[in-house]
Amino acid sequence: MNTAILTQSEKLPEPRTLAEQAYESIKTDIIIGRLAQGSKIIESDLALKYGISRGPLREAIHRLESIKLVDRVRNAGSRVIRLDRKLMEDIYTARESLEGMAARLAARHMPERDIHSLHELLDTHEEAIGKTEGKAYFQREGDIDFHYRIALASQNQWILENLHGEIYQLIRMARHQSGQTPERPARALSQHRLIVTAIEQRDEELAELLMRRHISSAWKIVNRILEKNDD
Amino acid sequence: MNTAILTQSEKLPEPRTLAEQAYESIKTDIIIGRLAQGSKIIESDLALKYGISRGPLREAIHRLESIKLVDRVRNAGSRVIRLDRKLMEDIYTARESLEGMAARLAARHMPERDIHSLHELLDTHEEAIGKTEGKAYFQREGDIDFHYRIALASQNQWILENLHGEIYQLIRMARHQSGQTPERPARALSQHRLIVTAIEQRDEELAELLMRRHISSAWKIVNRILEKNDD
DNA sequence: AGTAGAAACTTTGTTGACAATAGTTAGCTA
DNA sequence: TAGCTAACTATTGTCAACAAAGTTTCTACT
Repeated sequence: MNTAILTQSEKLPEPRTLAEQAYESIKTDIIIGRLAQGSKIIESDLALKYGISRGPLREAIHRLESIKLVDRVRNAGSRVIRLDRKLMEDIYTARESLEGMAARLAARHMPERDIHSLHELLDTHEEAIGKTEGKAYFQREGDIDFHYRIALASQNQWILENLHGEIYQLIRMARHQSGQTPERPARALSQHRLIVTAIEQRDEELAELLMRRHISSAWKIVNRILEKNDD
Repeated sequence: MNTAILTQSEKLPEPRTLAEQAYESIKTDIIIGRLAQGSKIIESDLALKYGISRGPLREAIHRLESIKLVDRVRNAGSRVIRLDRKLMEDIYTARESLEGMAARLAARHMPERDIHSLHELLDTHEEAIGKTEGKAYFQREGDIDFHYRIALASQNQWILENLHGEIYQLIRMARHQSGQTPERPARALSQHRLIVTAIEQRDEELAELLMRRHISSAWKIVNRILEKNDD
């Protein structure tokens, strides 16, 4: 499978310092569940594991804390965050608000050619759904990629950073762990199409409204899965 | 002047570690402008100044970076952020979105007695405006206190943390530095009243709409001041 | 004089040792 | 045995020295 789409949203300036490398590694471990939710993070253990000293590792953990993937208590250590329903609800609510605004701004600012390329992305998704519905890629990273492009097009740095750097990470983590594919791909796709159309027509109001509905309905599905897991 | 209102929004669990203390000190210095915008932050200098070693001071700077009060470049050091118009516009736009949502949630969740106490807070503000219009306190911290209570009432942890811990700090910094009192207190107060009324009537839609308008109009005023300063 | 390159200096990144605090176990007393 | 206290252990917080990277200054060559 072509990974061009995936790498597009992962364009990092290549980690150099040990702290950055450790940060990326631990982040991945948390997201895919190699480090279990709620498990204690012991600095010296991890430092040993990565073959670095506690200094940079500490920095990595602090950064993870600021992304809210880790909870820290003074003098008592840090734990991997726990994705309970309240947390996910808060995240999805914040996301609805911010991405709604992002869609509005995208309708205002997005250049024609980026809109075109967004259509093409959705074409790719459509194709993929028709062909190999088992490959969950497009229902996961593909979906995030779409939303990431909207956030980019908002040209609002604060919104972009908070969605990309914080909220999407938590949603990824939730997808990797509790349920699997939270949305019917075909349904999500058609909602995506509608949003792009609104952006194309520069209808800010509609773009925001549709995006909020889209995320709200995604939350309802996720919520149902989480309720089931609560038993 | 009674500082009860101020301290209410500053209820911190008392900094204990050196890193936390340094974090608070530097944060204050940045917000009130003792550390100039864009000025370079040299770890060893600050460590000396506070009489601590570079370890905890480094942690403080990292935390300031995560709050976006400081910009850091790998191997090249960190600088105090620069409040240009684009940054402020992004912040206010994000704030409009998040606080609009917070007002909606407050209309859904806020207990009656908290609404009552919010009315009382506004009474205090009204009084203060009538008496000593020169005392800018209520136009600054008092305003933030109102917005903080709405964020609290949303019962959404993510929104609360991002408003309180990040956005309000930047707005405070802007108020302390560029212009002075960005809003006519009487006008702001009447808008605040309307918002509380909407919350009281559990009108989520209206509460969100009014809050968004309120912040949008605040931005217009701030923007005008910033434009003037740009010359 | 102007510029490339090297040396000296400044600043950040990393480390291992030590200090302080929280958590745990063991022993003592009622 | 229950409950308290005191030692002990595990873990985080702090420090000072060293390594690596970036920046500036000076010199040599054209």
